[in-house]
Parts: sequence; structure tokens; C-alpha cells
Amino acid sequence: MTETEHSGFARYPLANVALGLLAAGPKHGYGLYRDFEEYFGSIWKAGQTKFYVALSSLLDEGYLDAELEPQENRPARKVYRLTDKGREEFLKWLHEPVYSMRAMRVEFIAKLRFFDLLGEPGAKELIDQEIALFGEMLDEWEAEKPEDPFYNLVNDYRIRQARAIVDWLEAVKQNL
Amino acid sequence: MTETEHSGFARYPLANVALGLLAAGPKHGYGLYRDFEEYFGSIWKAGQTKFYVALSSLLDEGYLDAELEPQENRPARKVYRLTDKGREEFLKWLHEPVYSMRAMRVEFIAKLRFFDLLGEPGAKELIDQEIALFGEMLDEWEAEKPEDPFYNLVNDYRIRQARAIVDWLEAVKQNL
DNA sequence: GGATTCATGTAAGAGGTTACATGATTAT
DNA sequence: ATAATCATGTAACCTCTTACATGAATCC
Repeated sequence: MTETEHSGFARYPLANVALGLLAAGPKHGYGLYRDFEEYFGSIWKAGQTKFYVALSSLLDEGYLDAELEPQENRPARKVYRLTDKGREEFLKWLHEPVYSMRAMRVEFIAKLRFFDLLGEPGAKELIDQEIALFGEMLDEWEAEKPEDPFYNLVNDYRIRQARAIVDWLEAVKQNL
Repeated sequence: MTETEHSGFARYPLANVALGLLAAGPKHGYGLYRDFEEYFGSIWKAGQTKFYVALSSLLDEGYLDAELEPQENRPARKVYRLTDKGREEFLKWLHEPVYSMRAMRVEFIAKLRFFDLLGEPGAKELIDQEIALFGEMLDEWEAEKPEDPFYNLVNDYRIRQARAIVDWLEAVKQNL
């Protein structure tokens, strides 16, 4: 999924979500978009067209295959199905921690949603990994004592954000 | 500065920084880029080319004007100067609060940097506005009691982030 | 009769990024 | 010698977004 470094979301926002929705079973584009709005609409807006574009590029790249399902009185549905490659990619993404605070807000929360939606095991493990990761970052940042007061400001900001994230992760774990 | 809604940074990342650096006095592109690296390098990376592109589009849009300053043994320097329009735009941006948590991390911190760098008054007022804004958001979010446990997770996440921001803002105010 | 739902895309555009182009001077 | 600094851009590229295209069925 052309990962520049970590996180495919930055570049292909909807790709992994589309894969995940298809992990529950084959479905056509319109239905997937409905699912997307239902399950992710509260944290994520995307136009219908965007969704179709994402699906068709996933098809081109071999993450999906598709079959036309004719209907009476309506345009044929194009039913997508995960290929092995697609399922593998999705599971890899799902179980992989995110490495930035920015990615927490949407990407990590989306992962949690999928664990719940699909009944996939491993949520607790992922949370623990995430806590460990942010814990390490915190240790590093807290060890820095910058002389530059401006940099100190910046450092203090991210320390507080990271602490809030770790606290939240602990709470999520309790609530699992 | 073509603001879609709030925040020019999302669209034209470097434009306001370039304007701000010129608020201290006219300077040529290369010198501005050095300043940028010195004052913002710790929170913000951008290639040199990008900076030149930003400057030349600011020139086209009338926020700057420029004058060639010939040199011996070196290419002529193109010295940029803020126009009235440019200075106005910069000050408007500087004193305007940011409306999202995402914009805090870089854009708001950049504003603080400029208050300090330029000795411009109003930093405390801006911080107070920001505290008020995030306080309102907090009140709203805390009043929500979502039935959907997933949405509750999301809500809890942003509440914690917003609290961390307000705490940080209070600390910054003390340290002013 | 009008709005919403169902159902699919294409193709152009907007915006941002970066590889490339150029070349003298000075510091190591 | 060679690396870094000084000094400036253009033009192609890449990615993403969205305006547009199409049209029947059903709900109010």
C-alpha cells in the first residue's frame, strides 16, 4: 500500500477502510459507502465519488476482484471481494501500531472500530504496543532539557499530548 | 489568503511564515530560508525550492514586492519587501486564533514564535481567546453522552486532548 | 410533483512537491 | 581536492478532489 514510512492513511485515506469493510464479506460499492457512513461517519467524511475512486484503484492493484450482479430495473451492482493479497494487507495494517499522535485521532480509532466490527482478536495486544510506543517517546522527550525556550514550549506541548494519549489508551483497555 | 474556512496553513503552509519573516525587514529568498530553518526548523521542515515557490506566488498575489540587488561575483539577490496588503494579511493571521486541535501543533506555535521574534504585543490576548475557544468545545463535548460506545471513545479522546491543550495554554501564559 | 435513494463512474482540474538546472566562492 | 555555502528558479509530476454525467424507482 505504498507506505512511505508508516501509515498508509496519509496517502490513501480510504483504502484500508474499504478493505476492512469488505473483510466482513463481498459487497457492492454503494453498499460499502453506506456502511462507511454508518460506521465511520462520525469521525470521517468522504464524498461518494471518492469512495468509488478508491475502490477502483484497489481493484487495479489487485487487492480486490469484482463481479457484476445484474438486477432488474436497476443498474448492475459491481460486487467487490477481497483477494488474498487484499486480506493480508488489511490484517497487516490492522495489527500494526501507528507511530504518530496525528495518526491516533483517526487511523488508530478506525482500527479499534474494525476489531469490534469484525470480532477480530488482538485489540488488547495492539493497545499495549501503542502504550509502550508512546511511553518510549515520552521518556525521550522528558529527558530533553532544551535551552531554547521556544523548543521547550514545543516539547512541553507534545509531552502533554502524549500523556493524554497514554491515559486514554489505559482507559480504553479497561473498557474493552 | 484563500481561506476555505479557518487556517491558511492547511493550504499554503509556508505563506504566512514567509510573510512573518519579512515583517522584520526586507530580505532576499536565501536569507529568508536560513531564518526559516533557524527559527522554525525544529518544528517544521521544508525544502528550499518550496520556499522559493511560496515567495514567488506571494509576489504574484501582491503580498510582496521585490527589487534586484546586484552583487559582484554572485548572482543578484532578489530582495523582497512586504506590501501594505502583505503586512495587513500577516497581522490578521497572527492575531487570529486557530480553531482546531490539529492547527495548534504547528500553526499556533508558529504564531507564538512570531510574537516573540517581532516583539509584537497581543500574545496574552490570543492565548486567552484560545483558552476560551477550547473551553467552549470542552463544555460541548462533555455535555454529550453518546449511546454509541464507539462514538463515546472518540469523544473521550478529544476531551482529553483538549484538556491537555488548555492546561498547556495556561502554562504558556504563566511563562510569557 | 419533488426529493431521496439506488447505482455507477469519468475526466478535468487544482494544488502541492521535487527533480533538475546552473555556477561561482569559500572553508577544510 | 572536495564539501558546503551562496543564490535562484522552472517545469514536470504526482496525487487527490470534485464537477459533471446518467437515470430509474420509490417515498412523501
